[in-house]
Amino acid sequence: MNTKHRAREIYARLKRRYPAPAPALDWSDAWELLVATVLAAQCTDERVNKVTPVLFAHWPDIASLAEADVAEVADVVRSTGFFRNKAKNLKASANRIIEVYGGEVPRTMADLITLPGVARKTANIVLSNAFGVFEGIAVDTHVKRLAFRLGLTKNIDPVRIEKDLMPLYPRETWGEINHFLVYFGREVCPARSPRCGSCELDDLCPKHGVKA
DNA sequence: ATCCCGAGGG
DNA sequence: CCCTCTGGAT
Repeated sequence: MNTKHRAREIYARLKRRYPAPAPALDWSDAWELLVATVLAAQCTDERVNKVTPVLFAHWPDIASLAEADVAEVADVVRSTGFFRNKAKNLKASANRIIEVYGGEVPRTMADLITLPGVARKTANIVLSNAFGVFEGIAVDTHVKRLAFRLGLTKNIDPVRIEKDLMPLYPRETWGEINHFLVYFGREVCPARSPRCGSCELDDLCPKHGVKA
């Protein structure tokens, strides 16, 4: 079975497992999703969801965060880790959205990645989930790990993994690919001890890089 | 390649 | 103790 056929079969089985995947991060508009996704770097989404309500209670919109005291923002997002960088980047992003983009979160990859602290992964999440735009596939730690284990890529670099995955799937499914691999990664194929014995993808999986 | 960095699990 | 959590900038 070639890689493309395997890739499609993996999609089909995960689609069956996750008929309507619920979003992992809490958000109600593009800005909130952008903020939540930035905070999600090297942090569980569960913790992000505890922080964002406090953050948006203090600074409800882009304009207010653009005027915020960075130290106060840092204090609120402290528990998510990398808190100084995250606070500084979020304020600077809010500023740039006000100054350059008329107060609206931009809707293209090219514009989104000009925001400090926003690269392809975060941009892809915002584009696909908030705007229904699929310019690429968001490659995070879960997608990276599963794509490699499943033999859908031989690369480690997220940008190369994204280029390997894109031709395997129709564009309109690119958002689902991220959701499926993230959820399945958490539930069945975590970094430490993958549960290959009870995995419904086991017969499709070369188990690249999986320790015995 | 290295740094940023807290919190929870094993 | 070590590893991992929906990364990004230098």
